[in-house]
Amino acid sequence: MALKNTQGVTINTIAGHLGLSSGTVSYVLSGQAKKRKISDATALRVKQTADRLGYVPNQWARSLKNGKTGAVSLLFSDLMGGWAHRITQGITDIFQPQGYTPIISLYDRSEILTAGLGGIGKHQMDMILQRRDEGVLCHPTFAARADYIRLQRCGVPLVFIGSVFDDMAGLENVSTVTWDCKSAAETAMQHLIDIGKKRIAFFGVRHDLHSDAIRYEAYKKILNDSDLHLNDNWILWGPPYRFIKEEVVELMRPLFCRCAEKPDAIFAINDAVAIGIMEVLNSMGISVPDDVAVIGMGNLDIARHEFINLSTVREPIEEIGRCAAETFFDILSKPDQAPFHRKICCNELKMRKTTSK
Amino acid sequence: MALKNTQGVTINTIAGHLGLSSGTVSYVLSGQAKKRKISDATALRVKQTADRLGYVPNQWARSLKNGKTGAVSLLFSDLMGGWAHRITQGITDIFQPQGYTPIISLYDRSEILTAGLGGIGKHQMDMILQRRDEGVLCHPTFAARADYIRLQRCGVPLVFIGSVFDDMAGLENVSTVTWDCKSAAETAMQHLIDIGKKRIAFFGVRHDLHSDAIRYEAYKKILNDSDLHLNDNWILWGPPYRFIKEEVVELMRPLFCRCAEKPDAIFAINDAVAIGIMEVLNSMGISVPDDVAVIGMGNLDIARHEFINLSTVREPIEEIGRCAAETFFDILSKPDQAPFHRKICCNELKMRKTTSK
DNA sequence: CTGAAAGCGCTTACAG
DNA sequence: CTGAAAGCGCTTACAG
Repeated sequence: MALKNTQGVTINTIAGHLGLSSGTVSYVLSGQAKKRKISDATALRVKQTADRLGYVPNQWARSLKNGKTGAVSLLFSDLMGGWAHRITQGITDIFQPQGYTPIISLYDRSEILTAGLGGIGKHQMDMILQRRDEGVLCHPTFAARADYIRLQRCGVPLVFIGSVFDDMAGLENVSTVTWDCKSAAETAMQHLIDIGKKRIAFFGVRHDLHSDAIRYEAYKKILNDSDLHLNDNWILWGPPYRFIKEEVVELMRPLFCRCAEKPDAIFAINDAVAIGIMEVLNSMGISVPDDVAVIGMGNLDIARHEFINLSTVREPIEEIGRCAAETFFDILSKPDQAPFHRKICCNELKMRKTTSK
Repeated sequence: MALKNTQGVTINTIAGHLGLSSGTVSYVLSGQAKKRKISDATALRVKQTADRLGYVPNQWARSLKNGKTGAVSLLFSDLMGGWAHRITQGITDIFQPQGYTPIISLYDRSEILTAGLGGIGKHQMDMILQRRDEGVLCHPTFAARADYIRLQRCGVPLVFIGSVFDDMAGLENVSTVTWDCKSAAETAMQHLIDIGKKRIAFFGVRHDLHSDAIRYEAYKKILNDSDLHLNDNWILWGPPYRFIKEEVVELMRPLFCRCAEKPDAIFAINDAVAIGIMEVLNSMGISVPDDVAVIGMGNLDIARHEFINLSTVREPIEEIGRCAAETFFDILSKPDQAPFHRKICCNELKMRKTTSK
């Protein structure tokens, strides 16, 4: 039974109408008429009939012969905050002219927090394999580690976008495209110093991603370069993947208690954390930027919002998306040179209200 | 050439290994062993070999025979604000157990604002038809009108999610799942009245969507029911699909000029508009809620944010997503009863700071 | 209990 | 210039 959405018009329908063989029709419709020396008259008749009957090629029948589907999976944990959107735009810029289609999916929701070392993407991975997607571009999540390993073992080109695990054991063939955030983190820190801050706290969250460590190192380096004291009490690591206000209040309270030497600035590991912190500070009656300055990293859409107005450094999200797409094509065309590891530098400081005087 | 990601293992590979016919293997692997009275021993051998060789069925080869792909397109204008995310979650809840896969895509970016009556989805529509997606669930955008008509003409089941056009001419077969926002809008308005507001302004944006009119009617109705004066100067319609602050400042200025009778509350057509207005008010030095209360509609993720704290009514997004998925299945199973028009009621008021005393 | 065969819609060497 | 045919990986009546 033909699929309804083309009213059952196939290459054979057209051939039948015109008394031609299906091969001829196929050549014309796939733009090989010239190459095959098919007469212009025939080619024209084929095209007109195809148009008139509303013929649409069946991509899957095509891919069955070709051995390529033109589909590439994008896997995200969530679509919020604009990150996925902008990555997708970057990827689409590169994919569309090449005839490739990104297929966006989400990790299985229920298991995101509970799954231990593996399997939150089990269902998605099955679909990816069954669909014969030609590759997977994703923001890595530790809970899906086992799934990435499985994909890699199946020979599916894999590109990690935006970050990489601290521990990439078993994932040696994965290509990566990341924000070179070392100098960005240093820029953010330096900005705090430049505006005269001397007691800078660090607030991080451990995602088991390499960027956690890089940003923390940048924090220490700039303090050191500026001959500032590294106060262990000012280094806080909050719970990953969820920001429970009460917990964070407990973490922060000692920093701002009457007796303590209070920080005059906080360097947050990313914008989401920075904004969470600002909420907590607000509820503690501590004023930003008067009592304490706050800077984040990423320049999420929400950071620029007038009621947030968070100083930050820009993550080059579209550029990362574009580079990830190009990297995917490089894996296809130069498999012997894979994996590729690309870093995109950007330390564009966005000075906003949370670090103004 | 077999696709790399299954190392070329097909049903024939397995059959060859075991000296069976491919038919037998197919029956076992598609769970029809019992039905076909295939011996348990054979079935077991087939399954074990399939496992050992890492066999993964090729969905497209399957769908070529079946005439169904199990793929359904979700089309969004953007992935921001959490709306697409939550709709997708609702849809996935229903699709996953049925073996259906949502394929998320975005309308072509560049043309969103420029395209007139048609075609911003041209490329996506081509892909949808070529992929033989079994249906399309989308938030309607006026600029893609011509594309919807084309899909409908091709017989692709179409479900509009969240809203419908004022003018559905040519789209009579499209099913719709919307928020029954009439009583929600009335609830929002009534809340303003209940907290003692008497001079309520309306701020809308025309998307050519039916919900624009419904909310405006609710505004007028509640004013009328409360014997409040309808002041034409207090009814503002901003530019659609972009919120240019300077333009909105110009629109709002007369409302709050020295001489005018100033409104004491603003009913905004949705949360995004409400937040835009709050920014403008802020830059005009007008305080919310002290000078003027503001209420929105939708309960976007950002509305609940401590620094926004926008009063609003909740749009039942997940429920709408689930219902849209169910509606799609209803179209498949009861085509004679289509189109379906379903409304989901929710007037859960979220009282927050922008309407507090 | 299992096999041989046709066919889904397309592509592409191979003939003529 | 065009046709006949094999084959991509799978499913499923039809035989036996």
